[in-house]
This record gives sequence, C-alpha cells and structure tokens, in this order.
Amino acid sequence: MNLPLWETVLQPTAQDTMPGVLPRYAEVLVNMTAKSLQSQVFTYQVPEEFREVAQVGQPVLVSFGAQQDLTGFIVGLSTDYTGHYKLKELSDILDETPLFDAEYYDFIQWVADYYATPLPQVLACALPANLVQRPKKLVYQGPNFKEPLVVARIPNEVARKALQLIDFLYKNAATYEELCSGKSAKGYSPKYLAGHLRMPVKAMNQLLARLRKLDIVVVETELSAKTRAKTVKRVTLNEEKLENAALSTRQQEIVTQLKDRPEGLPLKELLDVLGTTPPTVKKLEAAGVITITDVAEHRDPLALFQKLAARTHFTLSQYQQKAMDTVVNGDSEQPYLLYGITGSGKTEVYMSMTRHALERGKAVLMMVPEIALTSQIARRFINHFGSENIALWHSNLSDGEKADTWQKLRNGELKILIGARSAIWAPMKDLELILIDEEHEGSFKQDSPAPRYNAKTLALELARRTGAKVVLGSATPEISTFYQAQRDQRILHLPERFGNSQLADVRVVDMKQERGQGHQGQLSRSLIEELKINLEAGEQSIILLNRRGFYTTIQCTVCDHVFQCPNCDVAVTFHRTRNQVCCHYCGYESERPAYCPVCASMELSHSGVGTQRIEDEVIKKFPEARVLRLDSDVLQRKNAYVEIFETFAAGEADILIGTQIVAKGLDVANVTLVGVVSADSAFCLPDYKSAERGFQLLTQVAGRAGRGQKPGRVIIQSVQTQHMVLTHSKNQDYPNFYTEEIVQRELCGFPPYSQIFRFIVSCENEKKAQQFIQAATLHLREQIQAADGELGKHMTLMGPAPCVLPRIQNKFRLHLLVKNFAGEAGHQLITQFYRKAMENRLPEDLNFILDIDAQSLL
DNA sequence: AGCACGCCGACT
DNA sequence: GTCGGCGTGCTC
Repeated sequence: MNLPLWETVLQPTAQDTMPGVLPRYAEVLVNMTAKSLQSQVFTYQVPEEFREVAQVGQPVLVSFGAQQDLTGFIVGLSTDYTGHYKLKELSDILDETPLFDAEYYDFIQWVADYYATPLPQVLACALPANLVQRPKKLVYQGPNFKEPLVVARIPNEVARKALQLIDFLYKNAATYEELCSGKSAKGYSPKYLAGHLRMPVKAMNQLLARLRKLDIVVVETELSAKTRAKTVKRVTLNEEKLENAALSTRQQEIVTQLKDRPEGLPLKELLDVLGTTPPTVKKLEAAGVITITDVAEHRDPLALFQKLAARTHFTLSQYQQKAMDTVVNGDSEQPYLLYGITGSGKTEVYMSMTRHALERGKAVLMMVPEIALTSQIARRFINHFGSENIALWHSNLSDGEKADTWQKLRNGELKILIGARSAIWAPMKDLELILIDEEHEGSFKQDSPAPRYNAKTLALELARRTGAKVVLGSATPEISTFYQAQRDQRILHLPERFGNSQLADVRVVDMKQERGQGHQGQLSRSLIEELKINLEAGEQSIILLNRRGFYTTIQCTVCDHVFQCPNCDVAVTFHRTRNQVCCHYCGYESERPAYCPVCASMELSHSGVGTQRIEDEVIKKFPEARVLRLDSDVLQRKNAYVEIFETFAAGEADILIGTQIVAKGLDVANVTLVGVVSADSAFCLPDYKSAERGFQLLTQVAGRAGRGQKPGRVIIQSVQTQHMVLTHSKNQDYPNFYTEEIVQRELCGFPPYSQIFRFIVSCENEKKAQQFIQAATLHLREQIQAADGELGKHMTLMGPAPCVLPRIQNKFRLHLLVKNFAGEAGHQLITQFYRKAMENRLPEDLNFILDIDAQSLL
C-alpha cells in the first residue's frame, strides 16, 4: 500500500508526514526585516543529516537573499515540492526540541490575522524571549587589514570615518589570524561601532560593506548563548573500577566520601567537604574510578511557597455547588460568567473545578490580572493542590525557569498553570478549563507593542479550538461580558458573602463642603476620625489614592502656571525625596524649578496629591502608626508587591497607602476601614469606559473592608457626590449600575454594541502626523464606500482628532476611531486596510498603530 | 529591509 | 575605461 505516500505527495504542505517517510522540504517562517514579506513562509530543502530530526516548531538558521544566518521556525514539513524555485538548504537546526506544534502555529496565525500583526511578531510575543538563540554580527580585522594599498582605495568622503574605524579595530579587535585560530577573539557589533564613532547605524553598515569587499574587515555571525535547563555536576563512584586502582591519599578521601552514596554527590559539595580542587577530582574521573555527569537541577519557581504545602479542605455552599455543576455538565460553546460579590467564594469554585479537571488527567489555566495577585491565588491553590503540580508564569521568571516550564507544559508534566496575561501563550496539553479571575481588569489587554491582544479574546478562541471551557469571574464584570452572559444565560450567580460577613458600610464625604467649612488637607475629618478608631482598636486600614491624571504637580501660586514636561503635554510629578520633578510618560527628570517661567514668581506650591503626601499627612496626625506605602516608586524593587502584601497581611502595619493596586485581591480579615481619596479622578476621564472603571475600582476597594467577622467601613471622598458611579458603588449595586450604563452604551454605539478600532499616528513633526492621518482617513472612507453591500452604513468613523494626551515623549499624537457594527466584514476591511498601509514605507519617524478592541481612548 | 543589477554621468 | 550615483526588483 503506497496510498499514504501518494497522499502526502498531493499535499506538499501537510504538517504530519507519514511515519517512516522522511521529510525533504521544510516550510520556514523566516525572521525577516522586510515588512512586505514578514508573514510569508518559504520552502527550504532539508539536508540529509537533518531529515530524521526535523520537526515543526524547531528554530532554524537559513540564508535568505544575500542575507546569511537569519533565524526562523519550521512551520511545516513535506516530502515533495511542486514549485519552481531553486530551493536553498536549511543551514542549521538550532534546537532539536520543538517549541510548538502545528496546532499551536495555527492558533498563532489566527492571532496574527485578528490583530493585523506580522506572524513573526506574534510568535516573538508568544514564545519566551531567549528561548531561541539570536544571531549577532561581530566585526573583526580582515586578511587585508594591514595592506596600505587597499586602504588607499577608500573614497575620500568616507575615508576619515574609515580610518577612525580601522584605528579602533587595530587597537581593540582581534586580528584575522587570532580569529582563525579558533580561540575566543574580541569582535564588535556594528551598532556598538556606530555609537562609538558617532555615526548612524545605517552609515556604519555601508562602510562595513565597503571594507568587507576589500577584505579589510570580516563580519562573523555568532549565536547568543543557549538557554539551557540549569544543570549541576554530580559525581558517582564506579565500584568495579576501584579494585585495581592505586589511589593517593586525597583520592582515597574522595572515594570514601562517595562509597555509601549510590546516587553520588554534587561536585560542589564534594569540593567543599574535602577542601580540594576540581583538577584532583578530574584526575580520578580520567582514571575511570568516578564519573561526573550533568544532571538537570530541579528549578522550582515555587520554592518560595514550599513550606506552605499543607492541604486545605472546604465544603461548597449550595450556590457554589450549583455554579460548579453547571460548568461541569455544560458545554464549551460560550464562556460562563461567575458573578459574585467580593468575598462570595469564587476561589473555592475555581479550585473545585480545577480538582474535577485534574481527576480526569486534564490541565487547567488560571489567569489573574497581575503578578501581585498571582501570589495570593497561587498560595491558595498550592495549599490545596501541592506545589509540585503547579507552575507560575510571569515576567519575573528567569529565562531558564521559563524554558523548563515551557517544555514541561508541552509534555503535559504540569497540569495547572497560574499566570498573568502572557500565560495565554503557554503550550498547555489536554487543556480543559481556562479560569479568568477578575475578568474586568484592563491588564488582560496588552497596550504595546503589537500584537495588542486581549488575553480574554485569545482564551475564547483557544477554547473554541480545544473544546476547553472558559469561566470568567468577577464581582463587577466588564459591561460587555455581562451583556453577553445575560444574553446567553450563562451567569453563575453567587449572591451570598462567604461566611455571611456583612457588606461594608459606605459613606461619601463631600470635599467641597469640607473645604467650605475651612478644613484643609487631603484627609477629611470623618476619615481621620475613623482612622483613629481603627488604630485604637488595633484594626487595619487602607487608604487608596487614585492616581491616574492626579499627580503631585508644581503650580505657581501667582499666575497658576502648572509645570509641564518639555516633551509631553502633561504636568510633571514632584518627588520630594529626590527634590526632583519627573514625567511619568517619558521619564524626563529635572531639579525642582526655583521660580515660575511665566511670571518669575518664586511662590510655588505642590498641588494635587501623591501617595507620599498622604503618607506625610497620616504620619503627622498619627505619629505612632505603622504605615506602609505601595506605589509605582516602591514597586521598582523586585518582589516589592509580595513583601508589602505579606507584611500587611501579617498584621505588621496599621495603615496601607497606595494606588489602584491596593484595591485588588488583598484579603485581610483585620482590615475594617478603607478610605478613598480623590474618587472623582476614577470616573471623570474622557473615555467611554471611565464610568465602568470608576465603579469597578470603588466597588473592589469597598470589598477590601470587613472580610472577617468584624463589619467594615468605607469612606469615599469626592467633589461630585451626586455622580451615578458614586451612588451605585455606595450601595455596591452592580445590577443597577449595569442597567444605567448599558443604556448609555447603546445610545452612543459603544461596546458591546460595536467593536472599537483605534488608529494612532504619532510623530515629532505635528504637520506630518496631521497630513498622514488625514490621508489615511480619506483612504479608509473610500474603501468602506467601495465595499459591497451596506458596509458603509455599519461603520462609523470618528475623527481624526488629537488624542486626549496629545503629546507623549515629544511626539504629537492623533487618532481616528472606528465603530464597527458590521462584525467580521468590518473587521476584515479594517485589518486589510492596515496591512496594506504597513507594507508601504511609512514617512520617516512616524508611527502608525492600529489598536483593535481598544480599551483606553486616551 | 538589504542587496544586486543596471543604466547613466564624472573622473584618474 | 572605471567608479559610484541611485532607481528597480527580488529574496524560498
């Protein structure tokens, strides 16, 4: 029977060749710089020696055009080729262990399509960095380096730079002979050389090309170091070789150490114990008496939690059980929404579902909004399931840890993965359940760079492909999520607070009134009073400062001038500890100005509020209180999140002051008071989601109070006490907030009634940016009108207009919004339009971004 | 995006 | 003659 073979021949791109039939051709996605070719796949011949090992998902080295040593991935294998190209051969397979399979690649293709992003860019986003070796070009002295006649042939205009370069290489770089000798030789990257000689990289590359032709320099590609599973050297004894060996005293000592240890000893330990040196041990190895092997060190990202691995037990309430049963017996067509107020026990439902999946050998992906929360949820999962079954996935993982975890997930050795947004790319085997906790959080959407993906969108697509079920959990679901879950009747409601603890008592304080009655400062009298009560009772308090758009600015008291960043049109933030002002968008830093540039007055004041300022005020009022601060300054430190949360949770502080992050996930029974300073900035941004975000923030933070037996109090300080966000979050009333907000959305045609596309143009030259976006808008209008049917009636263009933040990092920003009511047809039109635009060369220094399903319109 | 190829004008 | 400018077109 040769039918299977014949079939393969007919399908040259078949991913799976028949067993026993070796592939001769490989489809390679080349890591290309050429924009118009980036998503294209090219066929290469597989050299004889690679045919047995070649597999989809392996990183490879190829040459393309005149360029050598480009990296790429095998994305398909076949036994036949029907095209008419003279095929090149694969230069090398960089790693025989594949990083993904054909199904995974198909998913990547879907993402690339949906977000109009080149395939290699999506792949680069999906695969952990440094898992693949990167080629690096290094410049050395060439064979003709010291030939004066050859140097004389360099044209005048570049001769000066050429001589500088030659001088530098003469003093620093390895000679051609040294390079050929094979020993480690010093070379320099073109980028470094360009920087050193103060010239553009492009010019340097041109110069190098010229010098290369004359053999004055050579450029070699070198591969970055391989990320390997970390290994330790282990020494074991070969008993049988021992008998006829003559041993010195030192050698005898080594043998004695190893005698009763069939599993051997780590080399390092052996050296430490005996105070000997590696050569001594090596000599014994040469004699065959002992063996030294590289053993994979068990790299455990959960080592931190090991000590906690005592299993917990719990029983589900009737509502929790019902939610669990519905999902277990339900289908995977649409996501489920696990909707329950804070403290209603969603985590127990997640854990029961996870256990159900594990019992049947299936895998579970648990997504959380931020790393800080990872530790909290992870802890409860580890307590319950034991650390050996769980992997964590977040950006603080080292390359080696990522490489290990990646392969273990691919092999199905790990069944539970907990991680933030990027965990959606993990190559999970036998995936049955995707849990997305706090699904309303904005951090599931990547802002930049492309692909600007939403992990929730990807989760739904992944579920569609694998048959996995998706459960979205929140007390304050995204408006669009609730809308759809209600329509599909997929809401799992947990109406009770767990352990029947009471909802917090929420009070709104009118700060205008406070000021009117002559009370100064950021903390209202009620809040100060309540803080005092809590301190005396030994209970803990949280103060939330909603920072967005509400920084500590420096303002002139005479002319009201607010100090701005010279690059971005936003106010600079004042940092007292460093006596500096800095811009949170571009990182601009400068000494605190001494006088106003407009009126020369020296009467400057700090207006606005920063966490530091609140901290000062609190310390002044309560000098004996133990205060912790959690904001972006503090978070620069690695593990700062975890440390501060743990300190607070352990009761080692009385008051925690922080930005949005304190509103999330913190589950401390002894917290009975939450104060919100400047609540208004949470819902007064020019953005269609601002009410939703404001409500979510205030409700979540209110949920932090009174999680134990003691009742909680919440004080919200505001100047717009009648705002609907405040009235609903005061009552922690999501249903009524939803009802009011969804009407607005329909009225204005915002999601869920439309899909938002946002084009952003940014350029240092304002006029250039304006011209470009106007031309693009015109173009898009034409295309929509030219499309068949009534597409034009179902797509609304808004703008172009300057962004709410019109200048960031010295670049002017304009955007064009498109509301798409036409579903997939509209999506395709937009993505095709954008793809075509990106194939052409953009004006220099101009960025053209498409944000699909944009969340923020600032 | 590079890079070769090719067709022109300005030099040793 | 030869070198180098830059416009075009191709890269498995």
